[in-house]
Amino acid sequence: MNAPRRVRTSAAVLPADGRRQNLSLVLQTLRRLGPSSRAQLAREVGVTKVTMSDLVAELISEGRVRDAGTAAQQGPGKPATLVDLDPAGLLTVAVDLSVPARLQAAVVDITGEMLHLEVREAAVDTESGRGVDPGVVVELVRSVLATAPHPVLGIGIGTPGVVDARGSVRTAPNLGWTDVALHDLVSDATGLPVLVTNDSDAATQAELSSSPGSEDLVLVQVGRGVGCGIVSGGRRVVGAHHAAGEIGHVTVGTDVGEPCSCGRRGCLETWLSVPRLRAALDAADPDDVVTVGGRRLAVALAPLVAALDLSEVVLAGPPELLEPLVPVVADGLSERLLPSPDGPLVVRLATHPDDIVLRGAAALVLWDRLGVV
Amino acid sequence: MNAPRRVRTSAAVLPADGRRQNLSLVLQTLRRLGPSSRAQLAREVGVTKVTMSDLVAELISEGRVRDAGTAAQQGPGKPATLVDLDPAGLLTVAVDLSVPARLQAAVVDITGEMLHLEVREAAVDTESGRGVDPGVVVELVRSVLATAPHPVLGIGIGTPGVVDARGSVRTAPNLGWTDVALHDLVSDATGLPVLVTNDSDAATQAELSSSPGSEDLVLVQVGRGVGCGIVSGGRRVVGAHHAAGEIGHVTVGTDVGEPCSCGRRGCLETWLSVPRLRAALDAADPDDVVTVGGRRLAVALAPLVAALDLSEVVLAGPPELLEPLVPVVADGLSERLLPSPDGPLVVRLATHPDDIVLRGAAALVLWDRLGVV
DNA sequence: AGATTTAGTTAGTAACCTTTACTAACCGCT
DNA sequence: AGCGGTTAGTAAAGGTTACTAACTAAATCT
Repeated sequence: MNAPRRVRTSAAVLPADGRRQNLSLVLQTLRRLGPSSRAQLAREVGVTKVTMSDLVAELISEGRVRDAGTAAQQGPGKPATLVDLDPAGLLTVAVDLSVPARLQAAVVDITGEMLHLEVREAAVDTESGRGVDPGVVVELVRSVLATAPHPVLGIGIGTPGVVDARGSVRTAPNLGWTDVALHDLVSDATGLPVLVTNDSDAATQAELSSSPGSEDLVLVQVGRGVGCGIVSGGRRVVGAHHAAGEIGHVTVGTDVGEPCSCGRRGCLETWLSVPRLRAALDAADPDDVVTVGGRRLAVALAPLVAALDLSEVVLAGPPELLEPLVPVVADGLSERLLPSPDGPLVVRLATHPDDIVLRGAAALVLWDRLGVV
Repeated sequence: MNAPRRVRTSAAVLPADGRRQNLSLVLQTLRRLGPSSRAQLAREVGVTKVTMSDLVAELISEGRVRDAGTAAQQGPGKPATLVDLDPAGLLTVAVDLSVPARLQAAVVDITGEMLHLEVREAAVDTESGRGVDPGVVVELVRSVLATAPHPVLGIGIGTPGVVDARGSVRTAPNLGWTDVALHDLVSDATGLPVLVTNDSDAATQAELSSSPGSEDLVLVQVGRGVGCGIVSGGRRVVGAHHAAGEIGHVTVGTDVGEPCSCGRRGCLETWLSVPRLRAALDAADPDDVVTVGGRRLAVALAPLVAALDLSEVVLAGPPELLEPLVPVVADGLSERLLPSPDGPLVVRLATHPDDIVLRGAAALVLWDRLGVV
């Protein structure tokens, strides 16, 4: 993702690159199947038993995989000696900056378990005052890192705003940041690989990791504003300027709409946002706001779903606010799209919406460092 | 693409796979740089001179690359012996079914040169009568194939309608086809690799091949209806059901719109299509139709451009009809999107709109068989 | 008990790329 | 001329990777 990566569009493939890919495949397969024998892994990945023994031996020596006892007997033949992922060797630090007043970081293992979570509640004056001190993020990371029982693979950070290829935050109004070299700050402070991503993208990665069947989906994150992450063909879309998913300020509809903070009218965010939904919930009749917001979202998503032939639309955010939105968006989309012949479009809420950015940030590190999706 | 391909989501990478990838890289680099020395190729691809000599030798023995004389001297050192792509060993047959009344096929070489073009003008009664006989396509391919001066790599076919993973045309109303196993028909008749693709997708591949700088673009093909092809991160988007790009029947806008042949109202096709534009051109005041159609296209594209962070919108179709559309679409998009900080969105016509599907179908074969983009 | 089946290891081989060392061919300078 | 320096290309040897063939180990089936 960010810093230590090849810039070349295409590079020669050496046998060692193939080896790394195969090691990744073993880890992925173990995650999918759980404790497995070398022979089973060999069949699954498509190499011979000999090669698999060698691959597994390398992973064991690196501490990524460990012995997992003997399999219960079931049929003839020598009983299998199982191996499994070693959570101790697959730790990451994940950071969630998506709520500036409540910065979070955690040590996460390969199973998604949070070994240690820390929160910095900061009185951020987001409206007028100055923003969040990046030093707080560095301190938070250091503090969490100190609690890790084993070396970590890297640090994943999900932040609001646009993140460039070098891991700098171009603009993040909510944090009050402009051109903050977050990658370099954290990397220099820790000496570890650091991956900085947009928070919606991190959430998308989390969703992708937790439901590996879906390869074409959009995750819409509703918060202060609206952002989205897109997966097409199993890959996250990054975009020409690393700004994919920025749909909050797209004009939606052909009527005029209300004025937006960006200076134009009819942006998606003027119809749909957490503050707006929450205000409606307090008021007498929330249905109207939900219906209007949901339908506008459907209007914006329809061309996207059709053009990319997506199979899932996932909504992430406060579940109590988004839950009533689901049927509205589903209806709105089905009215605006030709029905798909191979199964209907699924509209649903995200699977663990509370720590979705944290889990996504952790998943990003695994994906970058080990190729594990 | 179609038939002879791995189904597995992920498979082990053998050293031989790396070799194939490297051979592809050599061909791609030759296409990018023109005649080159082995040493230059080695530096470019990132392997040693020794390996490059070996790779080139293999390509020469396969007839894909040929000796290209000696380089003009420029500086000290032994003058380079150049090698270049051998057009004779890189022939494909491309077929364009996008205009049912005018089926085309050609032998195309790596440079895009059409060595032999044949056309079947058929009086197709698209409205009521029965559709095009798939046998005509087979005969056309056979006829063109017979003129190829050397063995061809494969046959690429661009067809209207939705094409599934096995190369069958699910539905193509314009051709009067439902579930036509085009891949198998042509493959059985010729014994060659066959790639069947949607015509918009083929056109997109052509655009991608002719301007390799653009990695995030949408190509909108305006014909009888409207379709599009999307490239994200340098890859064509195929979609969950191989139906990406089908935007013709997305409802656009929040007003009602005119009834569409699909039974709903306000589809993009009701505002924008070649028949509609042509009729307007004949009438007194074409501006209105162009403006309305262009603006509607911008309404539909805006969420797509924002969400995917595209850098280019390319229009393909009759240039005289689409040329006035370009500024309308550009204006409509800039009104509806936040301006991109890294250079503006480019809206333009496709580079060779007449034989774009043919060139794309040829490019698809090269891409599939040799990995050459 | 012996055949069969499955897991895993050992030994040898083929493919791939690299490093090192070489020859060939050219320039520029004395 | 002749020599040093530079670049292109080839040859030989070595390391890595994954394969096949053949083995041992340990269970079930007959």
